[in-house]
Amino acid sequence: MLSENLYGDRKNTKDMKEKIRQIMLYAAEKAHNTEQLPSGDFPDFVIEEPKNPIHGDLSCNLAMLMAKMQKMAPRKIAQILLDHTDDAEGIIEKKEIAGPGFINFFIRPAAWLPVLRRIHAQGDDYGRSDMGKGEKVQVEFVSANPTGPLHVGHGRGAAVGDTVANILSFCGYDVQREYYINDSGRQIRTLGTSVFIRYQQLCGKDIPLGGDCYQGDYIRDIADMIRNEKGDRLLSGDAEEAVVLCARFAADFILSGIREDLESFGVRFDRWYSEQSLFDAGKVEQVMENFRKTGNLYEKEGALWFRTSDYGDEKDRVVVRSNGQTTYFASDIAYHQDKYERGLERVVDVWGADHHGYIPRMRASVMASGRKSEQFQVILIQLVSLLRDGEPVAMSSRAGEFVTLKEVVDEVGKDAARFIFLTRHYESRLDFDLALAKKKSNDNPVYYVQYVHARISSIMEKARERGIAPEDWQEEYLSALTEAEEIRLMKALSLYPETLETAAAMMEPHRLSYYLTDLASLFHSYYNKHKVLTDLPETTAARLCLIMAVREVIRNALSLLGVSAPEKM
RNA sequence: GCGCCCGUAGCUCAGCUGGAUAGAGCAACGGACUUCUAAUCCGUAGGUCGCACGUUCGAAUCGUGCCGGGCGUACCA
Repeated sequence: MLSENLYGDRKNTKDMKEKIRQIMLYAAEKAHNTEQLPSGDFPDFVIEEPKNPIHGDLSCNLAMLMAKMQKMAPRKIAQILLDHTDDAEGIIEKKEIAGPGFINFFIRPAAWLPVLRRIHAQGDDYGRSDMGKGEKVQVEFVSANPTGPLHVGHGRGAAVGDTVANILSFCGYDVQREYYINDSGRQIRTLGTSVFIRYQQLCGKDIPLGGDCYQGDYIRDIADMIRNEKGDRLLSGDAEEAVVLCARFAADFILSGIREDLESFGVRFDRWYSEQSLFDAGKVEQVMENFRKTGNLYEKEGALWFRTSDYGDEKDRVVVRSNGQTTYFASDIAYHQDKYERGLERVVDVWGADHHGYIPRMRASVMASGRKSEQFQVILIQLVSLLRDGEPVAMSSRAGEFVTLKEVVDEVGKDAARFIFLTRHYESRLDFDLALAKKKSNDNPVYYVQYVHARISSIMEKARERGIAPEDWQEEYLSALTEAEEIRLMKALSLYPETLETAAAMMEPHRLSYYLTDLASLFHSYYNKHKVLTDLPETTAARLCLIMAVREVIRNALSLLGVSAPEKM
C-alpha cells in the first residue's frame, strides 16, 4: 500500500538522490547540535548508485570523508549519522553501514512510483531545468570554409555542436547557434582562381590547374554553371574581375549546398555570420585600433603583433603581416569581440582537434579585453575515419576524393549518422563504418533505442484496440508495479534529469546516448520477461503507465540528440 | 624539443570533479518466436585498466616520470 504522503504530495518532485542527501545533511546537523559530532563543517559528499546491488539502491560516503575533521572512525560516524536520520516520507526500507564506512540505503520499492507521476505530468518537459539561469551562451559550430562540400568530420562537429546546444537550451541556458563563414581571404581567392581556370578550360583554353588549386569535380560543375550563364564573356574581360566573380559565385553556391546538407542533417543556425561583413563594417580595423590603444599591439619587423603571451600564450602572434594583409587571427579577434559585444556571456567554439594550438591565442585575445577565461570555451572534435566493412575509405581532400556528409547521410540515414557521432566522447577518435551504420542490428545502437519507442507505441496501439483508454489508467493501480525489472526501470527514469544536467555541465552529449542505450536495454529485458497487456486490469494499467513513461523519456532524449522516434519499424 | 588528445576484454568504446568484486555492444559458444514487433532476450567465456613510483582509509580515475599512437607547434587558413 502506498502512503498518502508518497502519493498525494504534489511537491514531491525531488529525485531520490536529493532526498537522501537532505536526510544525510539533516542527520549531520542534528548530530552536531547534540554534540555527538564535534565539527559542524561538512564536506561535499556523494550519493551514488552502488555497482553491486548487494550494497543497496543508494550509497553515501559522508562518514568516510568526515573522519579526519571529526577525528573519529568512519564507521562510528556512520552509526551516529544513522542514529539521527529522519525519514519522514518513509522512503527507506533498510539502511546499513558497510565496508570502510559507507552508508547504504535500500529504498522502499513504492517510493520510486512518484517518478511516473512526474513524467506524466511534465511530459516533454521532464528533465528540463533552470540550471543555466538564462545565461546567454553561443555555440559556434561547423563554420566550414565555403570552398567545398561538408565531409564526415564536419558532420561530427555538426552533430555535437547541435546537440550540445539542444541540451544547454533544455537546461535553462539562453542558447544561440552560429555559423561563421570564412568568406574572405586567400582561400576564397584560390577558390575563384580554381573556378576561373576550369571555366577557361571549358571554353577551350589549355591552361593547367595548379597544384594549390581545389581539384574536386564540383569546381568544374560550378565553372560550367557560370559558362551557361555568362557564355565566353569572362574571357575577354578583366581577369581580376573574372576571378572575383567566380569566387563570389562559387562561395554562394557552395554555401547554399552546405545549408541544405545541414538542414537535412537536422541542423539549423540562428545566424550565419560573414567574415567579410566584419571588414565591410570596419570592425576589424576598429578592434585593432582599440587594442593598439590599450597597448596590446606592437610593431616588430614591419608586422603588427598581439601580446598574447601576456595572457598565457607561448609567444606573441601576428595580426597584420608586413605586406599589410591581416591574418585570419585578426578577423577572428574582431569576430569574438563582436560576440561579447552582442551580449553573450559565454562563447563555445566547436573546432577540429587539429586547431588546438589556436586556443591559447584566441583565449588571450578574449582575456585582453577583460573577459574571464571561462567565458571562452572550445570543444575539440577528434578525427573521423571512414570505413566500409572495416576497410578504410579513401579520403583525400587534396585530390578531391572525399566522401561528403551528404553522401553518408544519403546512405545510412540521418538518425544512424547522428547517433554514431554522439555515441563516443568527442575527444576520442571515431571510426565510422558505413556498412555497420546501415546494419539493422545491435551493432547499431540507434535502432536498439528506436525499437523501444516502436515497441511501446505498438503496445499502446494494441491497448487502444482493446478499448483500454489512457484516461482509465488510474494512479492507484501503480502499486501493482513490484517486479524487479519494473523497479529498475523506474530507477533509470528517475536518473534522467541528473544525466541531462551532467551532460549540460560538461557539454558531453554522449552521456545521453549511453543513458538511452541503458534505458533501452532495461526495457527490452522487461518486455521479454513480462507482458504488459495482461488479464489483470490493474496490472495492465500500471504497466501501461510505466511504459508510457519510458516512451516519453526515450522520445524526449532522442529529440535532444536530433534523432527521430518512430512509432513503427 | 615543447604543448594538447588518446592508450580499459580479441574488436569498437563507456566509466576518469577518487569509492566497495572494472562495464556495454560486437565477435565466439549454448539456449528462447503459436505470445504486446526476434531490429529482441537469457546464459557461458573473455581483464597485470600501457608501465613504474607517489598522494590516502580507498586509484582505471589525482600527481610525477617513462613507453606507444595521433595532432599541433607560420608574417597558413
